[in-house]
Amino acid sequence: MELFCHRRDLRLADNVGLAAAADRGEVAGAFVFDPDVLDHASDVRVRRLLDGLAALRDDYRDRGSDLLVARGDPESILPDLADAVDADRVVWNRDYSGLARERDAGVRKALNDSGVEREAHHDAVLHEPDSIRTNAGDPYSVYTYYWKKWTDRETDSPAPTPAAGDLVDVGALTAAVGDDGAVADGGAETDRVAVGDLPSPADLGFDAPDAEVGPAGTEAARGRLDDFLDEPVFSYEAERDYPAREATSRLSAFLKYGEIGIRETYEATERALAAAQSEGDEERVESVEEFQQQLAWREFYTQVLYHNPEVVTENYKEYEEGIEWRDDPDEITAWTRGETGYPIVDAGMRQLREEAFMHNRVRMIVASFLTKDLLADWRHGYDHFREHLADHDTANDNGGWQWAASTGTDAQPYFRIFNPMTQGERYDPEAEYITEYVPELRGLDADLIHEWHELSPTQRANVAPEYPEPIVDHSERREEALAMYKRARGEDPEE
DNA sequence: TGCGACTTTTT
DNA sequence: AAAAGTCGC
Repeated sequence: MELFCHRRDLRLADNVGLAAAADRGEVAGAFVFDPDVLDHASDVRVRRLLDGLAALRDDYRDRGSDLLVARGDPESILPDLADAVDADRVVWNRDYSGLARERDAGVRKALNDSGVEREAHHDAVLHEPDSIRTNAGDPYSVYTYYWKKWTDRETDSPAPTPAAGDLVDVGALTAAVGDDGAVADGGAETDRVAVGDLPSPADLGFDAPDAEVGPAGTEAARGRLDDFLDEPVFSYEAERDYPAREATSRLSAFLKYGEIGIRETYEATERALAAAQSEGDEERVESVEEFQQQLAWREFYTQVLYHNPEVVTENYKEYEEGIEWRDDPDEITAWTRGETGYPIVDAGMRQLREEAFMHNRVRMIVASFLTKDLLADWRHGYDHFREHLADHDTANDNGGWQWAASTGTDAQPYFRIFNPMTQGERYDPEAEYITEYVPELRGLDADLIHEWHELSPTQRANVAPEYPEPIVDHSERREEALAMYKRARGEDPEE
């Protein structure tokens, strides 16, 4: 008997570690609520996690088994849990962030001390962080070269889904865990295990989020993938930047929680690619490749974080003199509330609060606005996204923020500053996205909305009295941002 | 080692 | 058209 520990892989299908364990004999699936991980969680992500776990548990139940739900420090609880269910090996899939690697090293040692075998698998990405390197043997810091190697490499097929007979029967799990849920033999007082019983957010010290977090679980993920690959993917390149068109995959949260496997996902895109190629339609082919590039970006940033765990808090690219952020607390608050007086920015920030999601193009716009119009440290934005995004992923969000702030690997140059009005006009010309999230502007002509910054205060008060005045002047702030970065580079801003 | 190339732009 | 700089071959 083996114990499989789910972490960011809340699925039975295409799960490399689980399949390996099932191939050897019976497996029991478990999830541990680690207090150290919960310390970094948020209302939104706890809700989303619990939804994913409920779906996973139901998938186990459909096969006559159940999910073991433990609470406590994995280092103390996993050896005891392995003992309680009589497992001789604990198996999991690798997680590549710094915190996760520290945790896993501790768990490895604890299991070793208890004489329990352990095994970690390569599952979360198609190509592991160490496996794609420059010809000189270094990790890549430029995406395009990374992509070339990533896309040329052979990929694994999806891992087989365990059959009902591979999973430990629910009756045996209940018998092993016992009535009180306390783990036997010297575990910490607070360590508890239940069979299929999930805690509520309140049990874990969290509130119900204000946002709707969206569907969870493998079935929902597969439905989403099928819908996307049925047609939208073939016009992805032309459509993806228009937030009102909802032309993106919306797979991010499913991938973050591992409710669908990357091999299964990629294989499905390969089928779409082959279909487009056989039609000989270049635009459709390029669109599928464009989407595959997004999967490669996910792995690019995974390997950036793996090789540079300090980027979570530090600039990847340090400026000689350091950046002196303006960090005005009132301006940052206006940004988080979606009250900047820049319609596309406010729409994005409000979508985030309402849906725990933001369209990718708009993420770039609000990130550029925070760093280069408000001159606020990207860490403020990263922290806010981490609290409110259901799909928050350390590697991707950190990579995105450092890209926007011109401090990252392959970041945009510091002088590349988005114009929030131009962006709104170009990517939401009819202001459909804007008015969906900014009710104060409903009923106005799109032209008027895109000219908001140019109207006089009197005009603004007349047409939309409830909507804020622009809190900054973009042209002025653009010059200030250029000067800020030049000083950080040790240059004279006057030149 | 010289050089082509570099996610998402702006004025 | 120009705003830099440097990565990777």
